[in-house]
Amino acid sequence: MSRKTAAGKKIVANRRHAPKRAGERIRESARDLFYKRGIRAVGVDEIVTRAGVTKPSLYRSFSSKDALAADYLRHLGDEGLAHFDALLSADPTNPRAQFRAWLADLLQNAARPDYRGCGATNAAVEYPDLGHPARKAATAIKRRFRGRLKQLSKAMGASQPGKLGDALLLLLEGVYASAQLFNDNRPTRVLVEAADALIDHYLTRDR
Amino acid sequence: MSRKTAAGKKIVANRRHAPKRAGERIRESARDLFYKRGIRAVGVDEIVTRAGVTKPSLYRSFSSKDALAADYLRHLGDEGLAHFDALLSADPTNPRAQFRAWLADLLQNAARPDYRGCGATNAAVEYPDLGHPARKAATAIKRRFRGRLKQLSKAMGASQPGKLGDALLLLLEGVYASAQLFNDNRPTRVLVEAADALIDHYLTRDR
DNA sequence: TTCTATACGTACCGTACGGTAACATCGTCA
DNA sequence: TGACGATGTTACCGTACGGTACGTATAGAA
Repeated sequence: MSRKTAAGKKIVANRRHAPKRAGERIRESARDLFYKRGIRAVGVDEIVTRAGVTKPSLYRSFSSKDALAADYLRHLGDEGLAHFDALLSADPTNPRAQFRAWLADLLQNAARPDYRGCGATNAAVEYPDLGHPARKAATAIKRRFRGRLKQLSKAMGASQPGKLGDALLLLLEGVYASAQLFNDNRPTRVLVEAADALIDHYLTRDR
Repeated sequence: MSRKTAAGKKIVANRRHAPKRAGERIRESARDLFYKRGIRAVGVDEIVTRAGVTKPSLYRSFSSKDALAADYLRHLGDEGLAHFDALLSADPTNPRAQFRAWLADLLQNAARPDYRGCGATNAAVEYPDLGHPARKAATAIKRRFRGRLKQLSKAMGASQPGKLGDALLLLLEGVYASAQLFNDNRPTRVLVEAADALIDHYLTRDR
C-alpha cells in the first residue's frame, strides 16, 4: 500500500535498493515454495533466503509460519475466485461457453509438468486438524468455490443447481489430484467431455 | 514367517508374552497414524510409543521412516485393489451392479467423520518429489487402480474403456478430496448419479 | 550349565526446525 | 539536523526430529 503525502509524490517508486517491501517478497517466495513443495516441507529459512531477506523480517510481517501459510491460501483463493468470476461475467448470456473456456484454461495449467493441483486442497491434506489456520483458510476457499459452481449451474438452467455444482466439483477435484498423480496421458484429457455429459444430464433431467 | 524345526512344532504360537512381533505392531500403529494425521505430521517416536515398542525395533524392521511409509502405502494399495477385485469378480456377469455396490461401500466409508480420503493420493500430495519412496509407492498404486477402472469399463461394454475409466477416476479422486473438505452435506451425495450419467454417456456414445 | 541367536530397551547423537533478542543501517520527513 | 520507522545482521534459544551405539533378556541347542 502506498502512503499518502501532501504533495502526492510516488514514495513507493522512490525507494532505492528496495524493489519491494520485505513482507511482499516473503509472500511471493512463500507462495512459490508452498505450492510447489508443500507447506510442511518448506522451512522458514528457505523462504527468507529465497526472498533475499532474513527471518526477523518474516516475523515482523507475519506472526508465525502458520499465519503465513493461511495468508498464502487466502491470496490463492481470492485470485482464483476473481479469475473465475471475471471469466464467467465476461459473457453472462452464455455461462456454459464461459465455463468451457475456464476448463480449457485449467487444463492448460494442469498440463505443465510441475503442476501441483489446487493449493487449498493440498493444504487440507497436509493439515487434517480442523483448528489449524491453514486448514481453516483452505476450507473457506472450498466453500466459496462450491457456491460459485452452484451459482454457475443455476445460470446454466439446472433445476437442481446444487447437485450439478457438486458433480462438477467432484470432477474438478479429480483433475487437481490426478493431474499431479499421472505424468503421461493424464486422465484430465476426458474432463471437457465428462463435464459436458454431466451438464447435459442435469439439464435434461429436471426440466 | 514361521521357522522350520525337525519336529515341526509351531514355534510362533508358542511365544510366551509376545502377542505380536514388534514389526507388525509398528505397521499397524503407523498405518493408523499415517492415514489419520498424514505421514509428515507423524514422528517415529509417536509411532513406536503407540505400538508399545521402542525406536530401535522400528529400525530393525524398516530401514527408515520413508521405507515404513512406502510399506504402509504398498499394503494400503494391495488391500484396496484386492477389495475391488473381490467385489467385481463376485458377479462377473453384471459389472455395473458390482461397481455400484463398490461405490456404495466407498460412500459409507466416506461418510465417517474422520474420513481422510485415499492414503495414496494424500501421500502424493505430501511428497511431490517423484524420487521419494512414498511417492513412488503412491504412484504405483494409482497406475494399477487406473488399469482396473479401464478393465471395468471394458467389462461394462465401453468401446473406449480408457476414457470412461478416466472419467470415473476423476469422479473418485473428487470423492477422496471433497469428502474430507466438507463436513456437512458433502458433495459426494451426487456420486452415484454422476457415475451413472457418465457410464450412460460413454456406453451410448460409441456403440 | 554354557553357548548362541534373536528380539528388545536405555540412552544418546547431530541436525534442522520455528522463533526471538539485541543492535546496526538506511531513507524519509519534520 | 535529528527523530523515526522499517529493514537487515548476527547470534542465539528450546525443542522435536530421524537415527544409532550398546547393553540386556529370553529361549532353544549342545
